[in-house]
Amino acid sequence: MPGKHGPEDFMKYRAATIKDIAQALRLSTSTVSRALRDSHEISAATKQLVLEHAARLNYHPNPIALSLKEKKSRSIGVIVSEIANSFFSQTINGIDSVANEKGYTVIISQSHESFEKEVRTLQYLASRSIDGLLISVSSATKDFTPLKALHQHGFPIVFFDRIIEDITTHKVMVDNFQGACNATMHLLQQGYRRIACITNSAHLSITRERVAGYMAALEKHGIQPQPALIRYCFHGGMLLSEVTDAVSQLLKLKQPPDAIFTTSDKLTTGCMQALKKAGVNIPGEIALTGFSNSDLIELLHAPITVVRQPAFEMGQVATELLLQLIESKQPVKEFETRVLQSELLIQPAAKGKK
Amino acid sequence: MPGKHGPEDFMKYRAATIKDIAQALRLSTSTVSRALRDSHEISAATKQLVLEHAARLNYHPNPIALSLKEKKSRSIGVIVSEIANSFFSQTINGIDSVANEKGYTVIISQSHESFEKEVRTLQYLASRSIDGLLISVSSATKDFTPLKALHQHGFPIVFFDRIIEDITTHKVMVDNFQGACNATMHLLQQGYRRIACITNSAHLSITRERVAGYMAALEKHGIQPQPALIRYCFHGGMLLSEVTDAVSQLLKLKQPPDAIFTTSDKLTTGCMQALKKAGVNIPGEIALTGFSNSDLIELLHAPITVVRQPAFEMGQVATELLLQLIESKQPVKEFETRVLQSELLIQPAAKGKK
DNA sequence: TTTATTTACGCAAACGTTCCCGGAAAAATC
DNA sequence: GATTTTTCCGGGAACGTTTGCGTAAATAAA
Repeated sequence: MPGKHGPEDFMKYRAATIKDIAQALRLSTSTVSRALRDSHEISAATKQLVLEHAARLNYHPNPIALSLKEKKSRSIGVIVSEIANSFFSQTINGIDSVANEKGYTVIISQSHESFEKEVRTLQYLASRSIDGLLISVSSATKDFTPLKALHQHGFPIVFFDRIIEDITTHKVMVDNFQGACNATMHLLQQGYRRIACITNSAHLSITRERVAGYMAALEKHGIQPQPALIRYCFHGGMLLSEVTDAVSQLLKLKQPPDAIFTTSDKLTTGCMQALKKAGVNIPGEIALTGFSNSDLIELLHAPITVVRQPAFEMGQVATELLLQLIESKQPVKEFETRVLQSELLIQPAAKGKK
Repeated sequence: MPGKHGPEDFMKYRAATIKDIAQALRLSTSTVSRALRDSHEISAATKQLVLEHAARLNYHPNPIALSLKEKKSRSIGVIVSEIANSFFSQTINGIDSVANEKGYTVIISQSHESFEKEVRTLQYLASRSIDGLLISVSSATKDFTPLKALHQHGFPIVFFDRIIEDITTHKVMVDNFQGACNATMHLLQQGYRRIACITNSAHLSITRERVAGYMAALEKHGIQPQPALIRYCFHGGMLLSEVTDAVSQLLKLKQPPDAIFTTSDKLTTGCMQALKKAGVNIPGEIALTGFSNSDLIELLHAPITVVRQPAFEMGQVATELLLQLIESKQPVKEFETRVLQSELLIQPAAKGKK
């Protein structure tokens, strides 16, 4: 508590260090350090002394000094499009749960579906010396060079949800094809035939896979997918206008759809806003089904069937893989792609066409 | 890129340091350091050389080494109950915006409305040598000693949303009394008379202030507040059962309420879930109004009037105050309590009683 | 030309740790 | 009692920076 040089008595609190203990006990810092780490080459008596004094001083090792020495910060970075998104906030909870348990700090950043923001965040995180990165790429990202550069330097990266196929590392996602297929099937089984699809930017892995699932379902019912019924939102619904436009385009069609399948959380709610604004009744005039992890779904004015992802688990798995990558002594050569199963949450209210 | 000791050719990428530049250019580290910082005591020629080589090596100063030297990490901690809450995720965006601009990293932690988790997180963050803390205390927190201890050590803390009056430091919140009063008034003006209140734990500042506002509104209309109509949720609605219980208690009353006022985001949606589960029509049988920052409000099956807080702005203001505290050379003696205004978002659909 | 000043750089300490090495005293062996 | 071994501890370098101080050479003033 007392400091040597207090010109003004304004002393920012200085935490106790090993030196303080050493001086007080007339020992060397090496001895104290070893005593604290319970080394065998320190006598029981000395250890006792050191431990007691450390407790009295409320000593805690300085993690920054440790990081400098060990060349690792015990922190990992996470980049998602936005935390306000239920899917991502649940994923983050999963990430948190395993990271904290292993003593890692997680630093969360948002790309807001912007490539520039993602790159800036990437550089920032890298410069903050994090030990590894968990990322779900932004909808606007079509240039992967910044990520590739990082990866080629041997920096540990694990992708989740939105994958980059080109980069060989661990990846975690759901069976997007199956999930989309199931959702579309569900609409088909209810009698809907002109099913539109509002989806993310075409560069995204989830877009490709989910659209493929959607098309496969249609074909299985002998329906030819129509390009005019598929609308891509480059900013992933980050701009509501994007979705509103997509919806009004669909409504303007000579043959408007009788159902819409949306491929992500933001798009699902965005689409619902757009339909409401357009005065279209759900599911009376147009049915709606899509990916969503919102827990407010059952409270919506039109309870819709949704594809729910095991977000928490996805976060856990991704983090386990990342830590495994970080802590590995050998260079990791074998990479896994974990595919989890999504779940179709059927809303009983929406059980028949018209 | 080449390392001295590569037993296996497995080299974790080693970032370039000042030493590397110094050796390559046959200069001392001090000269390089000064050149990079554009010191006046380095010749233009040398600077040029150093800058060029630094760029070639893609040199970036090691923030950990900096932190160790400067005794500050340029990172701040944030503790909220949960990021999945719209209010908090919006606040975090505000925090992010000013922190990033000033070159600070923000480390987000969730208390999940648990005191134990909050204390653990607190200790963890403090041990991670963050420069300051932004906190909205958990609903379960009635013992403030851990926070007080930290504060008395001179650790910079700014409270937002959920304040602790006892601790004198900067605070940012909305006019909770006014917000609650307005919301209750709104219900009264629509003709509701038996208005219940479902609120957070009684230890919370927002609980006291919002309940006071609620009661003031009632009294202004000559209605005597009834204790039986006020239900406290210790876990802030974190457990849905808490809210469900509160609602069913209210419904069981000889004279059940004709409206409910909820004092937070989680409680508002939780109450809606409970009412739906109980088969109670909103606003037909019971009207609902409460605090909420969810952007899905207008999509709910019963569009309800809500009190909306300027969450983003609150995050910004709190962060500005914290950084000001952190970067101040003099001990700060004068503390501010910024009170922002909330907004009553009236849903046209819910315009009359029954 | 001599002295005073400036310019431009290097040395070394410091931040808080850990850990290799070396060595004195104590204990064990002969 | 002399030697070897063990036990226990201190010195000092290293991690990557910044910075106070010292100083040679170059320039300016005398």
